[in-house]
Amino acid sequence: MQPSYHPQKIEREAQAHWQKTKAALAVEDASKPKYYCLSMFPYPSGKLHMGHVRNYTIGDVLARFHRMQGYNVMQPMGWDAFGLPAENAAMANGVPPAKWTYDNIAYMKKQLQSLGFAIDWERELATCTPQYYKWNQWLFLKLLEKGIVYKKTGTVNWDPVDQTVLANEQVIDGRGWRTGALIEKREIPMYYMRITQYADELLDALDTLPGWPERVRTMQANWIGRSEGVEVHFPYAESEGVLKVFTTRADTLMGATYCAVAAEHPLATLAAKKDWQLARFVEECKRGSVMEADIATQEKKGMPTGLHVVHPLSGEKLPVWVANYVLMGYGEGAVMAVPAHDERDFEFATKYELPIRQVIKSKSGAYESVVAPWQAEYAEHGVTVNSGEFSGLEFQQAVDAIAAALEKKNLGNKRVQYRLRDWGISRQRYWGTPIPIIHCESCGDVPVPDDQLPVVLPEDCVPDGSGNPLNKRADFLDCTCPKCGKPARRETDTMDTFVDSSWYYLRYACPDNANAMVDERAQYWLPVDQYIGGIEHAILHLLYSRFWTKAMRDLGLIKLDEPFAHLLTQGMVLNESFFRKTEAGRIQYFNPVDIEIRTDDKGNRTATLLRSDGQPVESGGIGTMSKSKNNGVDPQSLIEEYGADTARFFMMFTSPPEQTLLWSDEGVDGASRFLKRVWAFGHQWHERFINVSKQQTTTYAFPADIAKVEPIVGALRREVHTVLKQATADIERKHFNTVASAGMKLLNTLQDAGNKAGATASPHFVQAVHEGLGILMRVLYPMTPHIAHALWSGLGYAGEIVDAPWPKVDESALASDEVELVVQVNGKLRGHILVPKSADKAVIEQLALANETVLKHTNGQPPRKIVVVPGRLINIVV
RNA sequence: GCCGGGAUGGCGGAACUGGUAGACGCACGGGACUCAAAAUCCCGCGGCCGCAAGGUCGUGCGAGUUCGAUUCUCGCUCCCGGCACCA
Repeated sequence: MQPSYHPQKIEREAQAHWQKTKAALAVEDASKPKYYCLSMFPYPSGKLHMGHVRNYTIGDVLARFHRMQGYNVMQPMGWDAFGLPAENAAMANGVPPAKWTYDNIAYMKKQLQSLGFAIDWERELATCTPQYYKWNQWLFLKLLEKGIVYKKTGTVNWDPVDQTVLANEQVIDGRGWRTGALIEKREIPMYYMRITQYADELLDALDTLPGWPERVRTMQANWIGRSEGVEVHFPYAESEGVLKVFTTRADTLMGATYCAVAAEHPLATLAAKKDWQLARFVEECKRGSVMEADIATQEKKGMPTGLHVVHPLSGEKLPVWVANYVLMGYGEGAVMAVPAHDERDFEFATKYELPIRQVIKSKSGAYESVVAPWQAEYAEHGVTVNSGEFSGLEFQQAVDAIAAALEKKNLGNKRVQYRLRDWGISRQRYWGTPIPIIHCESCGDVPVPDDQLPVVLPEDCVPDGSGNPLNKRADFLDCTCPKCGKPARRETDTMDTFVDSSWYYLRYACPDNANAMVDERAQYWLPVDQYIGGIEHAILHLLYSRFWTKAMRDLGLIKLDEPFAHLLTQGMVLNESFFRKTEAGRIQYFNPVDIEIRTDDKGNRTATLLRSDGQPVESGGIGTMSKSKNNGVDPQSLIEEYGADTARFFMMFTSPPEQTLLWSDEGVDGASRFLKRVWAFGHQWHERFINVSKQQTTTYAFPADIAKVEPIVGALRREVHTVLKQATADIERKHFNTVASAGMKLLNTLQDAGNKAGATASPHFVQAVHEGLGILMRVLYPMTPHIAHALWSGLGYAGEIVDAPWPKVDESALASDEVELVVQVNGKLRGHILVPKSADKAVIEQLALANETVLKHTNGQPPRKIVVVPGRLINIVV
């Protein structure tokens, strides 16, 4: 054993050893419980960032820990390799997205390997390979046959200068990011997945996922947004037909004073034909953003259409307005407006001087009549008033009565509405899975036959920002119609990359199967037992994956209702940013590695200076690591300087996995210092362990009365096993930061005991240290596998640490016949008393009341009440 | 705007089911070693009052429930994630 810690050397050796012994290879084995541990696969953006390091370290800790517990573990890795950044890089550098992507994958794979993750690389996949996306295409066609995939028009951002569709991300303040041109909305035909058909199951099955965080389940439930209400039909006053609206507040129907439709609603289009001012307004509405956040925060604007509808129950004529706050994508694209009991309607009615009619009386007496300004109580359920025959009813009674009346007149009915919309998967972009459709002049849209799959994406295109380069590729476009054999043209739209990530976890079970999307091995490995990824995926990716699983199940491909049994959503990695304002008024950011922070003698910050010129910089606060703020820390330099174990240990120690993690150079130093101490301690005891048998790695024989005969041994073992007990509970509930501190406590304990025992250490004491160090190494192993591996074999413990079981707590080492109780007077801590473990309540009370400080604080008053919490505290109330 | 989450010393965080607030680490201060520095080791370290013993305040803000609240309830403030074409 080397006397000092050389992480680069021991990590290289450990990794080479594990590669040679195929330590991470996962093989189906029915004799053991399986554990499928999956981290969200990375987008190959160029190099790893700290978020990746954190994500995959969490996954690796769980994978290694479960192996220690006897599970047959599979931890795979792959690449979410299609997507927009590759096209952006192509535009910037002229490199084809394929080459850029494959180069990035090669580099990032090396980085992942240098971190020592126990990944079964034989299962590696990349979504941009024809072997993978063939099955996107195949399933797309199966779902098209079943009617789950269908075609309709959808709205996209159109850049009129580049003549191209832009992603939301590429629209900045309503303008194209490259051209600066005002963006228009455009309606184009697209393929959709009928996820709404599964809305009820996706919602109900959330209850079958106790392993998911409550907040994610709540977010998904709200996203699906099932609401029960009434569809109301308002007949057109000036023509045939009805305006359909959906409402959850049918009890307020008699208070409706106008209706409002979205700018895209047919009624708006119709009215705009006769009114140029309205036409201009409708155009203006269509110009705005397609993003919900923008629509919800923009100023509410509207214009009357001049058209009217008839109130289905009162027969009153109500005006129809076009309003920019009505969404075409939700419900019917039209709403009935009840200004007295809906905040948005109230605001709108006040602005445009539309009538406000109160039809609900406050039940709590919070208000008498609805008057400006708006009060939250106006929207609460209450008793109906001013509603003719429907007056005097409670909420549910009113809804029932009004729904029945509407149904009788054939002008409405109760129904369920979802907020969830169908999933549009067409993208007018190059670097994605080609949609396997052929357009034929005589046969229309023809699916590509199975035996012609995959439709291969040419890999040498270089997008230039003006439309999809596939449209310029005759060798891709030109084909023959599979039905009639005449010349035809291929579809050039590609699929949303969420399609790729909706089923990759199934493919890891059988990545080598060229003849089927999934096979029986998926049945063995699935569901994923533990899924780990960013909270930012709480809705879209996870919901699409759940939907996809159910769709595949219904095609008979798998027997699986839910893909992910347990979910851990890890927090983001943050860092402080530093900047200066240049003379031109621009903000220039400096990387934190180039900043010197000065502090006073209390540790408070006094100055932040740029090292190169010694001049001050300002703090831009704490935020996610990003290119724009230049506050990223490169994992590569960290690994090279400190080693993988330090990087991993720092990540686990600094924050609990679900919380944000604040980067700290000093924290990294601390982690490194700890590992050096671990190594030094191992080396220090190396010689003395020679006489301890290898058999004793897991079973140690101590005399039953060791604590009495050798108190120092008893005390050491009590400490070690107390910490182990805590560490075991913590790793099980995934509190890795306290598992890391348990490791530190173990080392402190062993070191203190060693210092006390000195050179006179007895054989039992050496054995207790041997036991404690073996426990320490196994507690650390999931987090810092390399140093644990090297010490384990270096110190002569039996076998390899990859095969070692998680240590067991020796309850007999914890035994003690006295407990310390906290004594409180009136809830305030006043002292501690030592009582025999067997002491009953009366004895404890007596001991406490006789306590000197208690007497002082009770001032001789008799206790009014005494609360005793066994094993914890006693509270005397006077 | 809507949905979800968070806030504890100078800093990251700990406190399992309402029971000793601040484990563990970082930073900082003092000391040892050294010609010196680094590294390492030892001690201290929430605020205020006090030589000390001890007292007192203290978990974003304001209320409430309780013998007892970081933990439960209600009302706020600020920060973060998502909002359907970033992944």
